[in-house]
Amino acid sequence: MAARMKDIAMDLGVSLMTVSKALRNHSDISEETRQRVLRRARELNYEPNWIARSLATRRTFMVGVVIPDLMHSFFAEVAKGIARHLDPLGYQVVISNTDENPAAERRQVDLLVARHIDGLIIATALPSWKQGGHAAFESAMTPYVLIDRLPAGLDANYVGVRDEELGEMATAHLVAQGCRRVAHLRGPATANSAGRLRGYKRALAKAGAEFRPEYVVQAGGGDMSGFTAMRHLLSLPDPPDGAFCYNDPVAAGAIQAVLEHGLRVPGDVAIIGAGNVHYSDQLRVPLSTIDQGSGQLGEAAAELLVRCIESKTPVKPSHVLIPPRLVVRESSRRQPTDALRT
Amino acid sequence: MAARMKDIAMDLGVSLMTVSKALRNHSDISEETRQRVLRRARELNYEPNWIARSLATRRTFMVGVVIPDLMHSFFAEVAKGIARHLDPLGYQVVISNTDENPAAERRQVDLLVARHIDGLIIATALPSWKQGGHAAFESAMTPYVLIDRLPAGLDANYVGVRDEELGEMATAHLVAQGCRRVAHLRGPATANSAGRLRGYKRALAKAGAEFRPEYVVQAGGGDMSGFTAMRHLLSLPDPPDGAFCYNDPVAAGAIQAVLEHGLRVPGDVAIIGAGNVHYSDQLRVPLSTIDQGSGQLGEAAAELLVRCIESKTPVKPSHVLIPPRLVVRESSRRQPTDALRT
DNA sequence: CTGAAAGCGCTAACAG
DNA sequence: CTGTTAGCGCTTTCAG
Repeated sequence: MAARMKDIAMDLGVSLMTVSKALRNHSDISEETRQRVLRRARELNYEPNWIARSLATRRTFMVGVVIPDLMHSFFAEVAKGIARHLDPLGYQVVISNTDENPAAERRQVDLLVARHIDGLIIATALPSWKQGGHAAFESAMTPYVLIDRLPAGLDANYVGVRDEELGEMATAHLVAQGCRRVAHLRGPATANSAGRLRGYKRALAKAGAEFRPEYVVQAGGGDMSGFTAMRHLLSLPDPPDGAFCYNDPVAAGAIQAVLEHGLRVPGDVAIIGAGNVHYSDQLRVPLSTIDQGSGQLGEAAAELLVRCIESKTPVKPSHVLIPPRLVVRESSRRQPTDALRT
Repeated sequence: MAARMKDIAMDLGVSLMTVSKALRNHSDISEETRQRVLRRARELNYEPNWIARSLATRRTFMVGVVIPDLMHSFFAEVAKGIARHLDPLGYQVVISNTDENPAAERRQVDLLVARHIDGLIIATALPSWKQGGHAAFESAMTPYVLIDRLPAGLDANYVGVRDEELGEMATAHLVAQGCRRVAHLRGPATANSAGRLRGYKRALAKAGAEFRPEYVVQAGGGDMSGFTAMRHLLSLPDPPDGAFCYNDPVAAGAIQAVLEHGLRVPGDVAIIGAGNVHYSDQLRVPLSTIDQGSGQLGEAAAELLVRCIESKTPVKPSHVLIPPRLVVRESSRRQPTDALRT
């Protein structure tokens, strides 16, 4: 069986406490005793029992991460960013998938709280936080940070993307590439999607271009939604010559639709997505996109959470917004000279 | 603060034990008492403290999953498969990334063992298991299952892919499509890669085709390795007209190289990958591939692990191999009629 | 059917 | 510098 402090103590003829302190480099232990303890611990291959330690200290050094979908590379990157920050600090990251299911999210959160994780990072699938929220950790006073999605009217720690800026950046880029009729394949009815739409409108306004409602179509859903949406746009009497897509998968579908329609990308329709998923440069037409700084976002969330965990007094909620970054590839490049190439 | 059993007991004027038993549906509690306890627990929003329970029972209901890279969609899918099986059984899945780094893997495993997880699923980054292995859980008797990679000469629970069958299936498909000079962009020096290579050779032999050493080139490395490898093949005096690539990213690079060379896929060079990563159908040329059944693999591994955990007596190591599945898309389709379309 | 006693392995607080 | 006394919240005997 695994060695316990007790074993070391008995072997050395000292008290359990001496061992406990020596192992944790407590100051009030003589150097000699410490060495003896350390040596014996090594010999016995001693590893502290985290369960017991947690019970006594009320700290688990575990952080829960609740996300809608690990397969979505955005969340996978965020998760990696979180781990990158937390690992060196000695925290274990426990990831839970919810598959965008509010009930599953509730269950996962309850479980994590029952396990007494020190903090929680959540990309929530709950449309609204008000009716219910997560009673579990509200009452357990578990610190938490929301990421990516901020339910309306909730005052909480939040780390996200500057969606409006993102939308404006993407749209402005298309305009700068010479597009005169820029469409928008918008996402689902979320704050993020709304922000991007606002950015789109603002860019049009700034460019003195007309906003046409028929150029904004829904595409947030399944894998084919980008394809379908773009096909619809192409059937308009006056089809667009550029499209800002809610995310990269939608953009990929849109490209497919354009090509199948017998048109060229970017020649006839320039396209830009968002997310910079890692395969974007291997698509039929390498995809221009807006990088959301996912890894950075994860790190920022982790940092904020640790601040909350380690501060004795409750920290007042703060928002961190990661700036988007334009990544120009072939799908939008009409002008020979252009910005960053990646 | 969170409610404890003690609180419920005092409120109801019964003993702590009565509460404990009632909550766990122990048989020897009167129905009436049970109901009273259950009701009070609900009122107080009681959640059992898993830390305390674990300390007492020596069971954590946590399972560690150690993988080289969450961003690799293969492992993300495997992880989801694992969670899908374990979740309903009440186990928490704790995922750790190692970034293919043996030292990191050792650290993560030690940490997980110190947390007394009930079992471990590992896709190891250790080239050989013999010199060191993972002392931590060997001595802690923690049951474990290896996935995807089986270090040579190790007798352990293992769930993986039938690599040789995979290689043969891919190669045979290309031959069936009329390719006469099939190359192989092989992976790194691992057992998986070797198995696929063997399958490749076997398929050639069965087809009565000549094996040409110059047609096998290394490509397991970075993102560009498929591209580079294929460019090299195209520069041969007698370039191939088909290529079985170690995995989908390599295949994507290979396609790019062929196209940039001014040739067509599959017209001049037919290409097939392996892994069926979820964006394979959105590449420049939709990619034929061999599906490795990643989700299924994860579930199988979880199932096997649970068997080990829950059996009192040590289970003797067993191997489970998931059968590969051909997925034909455009990159290899030369014959009008063909097998499965996905 | 109910409960008292003992302990899981560790740590905080205080005495010596 | 070292050790003692009390738990952390729950479960496992074993008596009533």
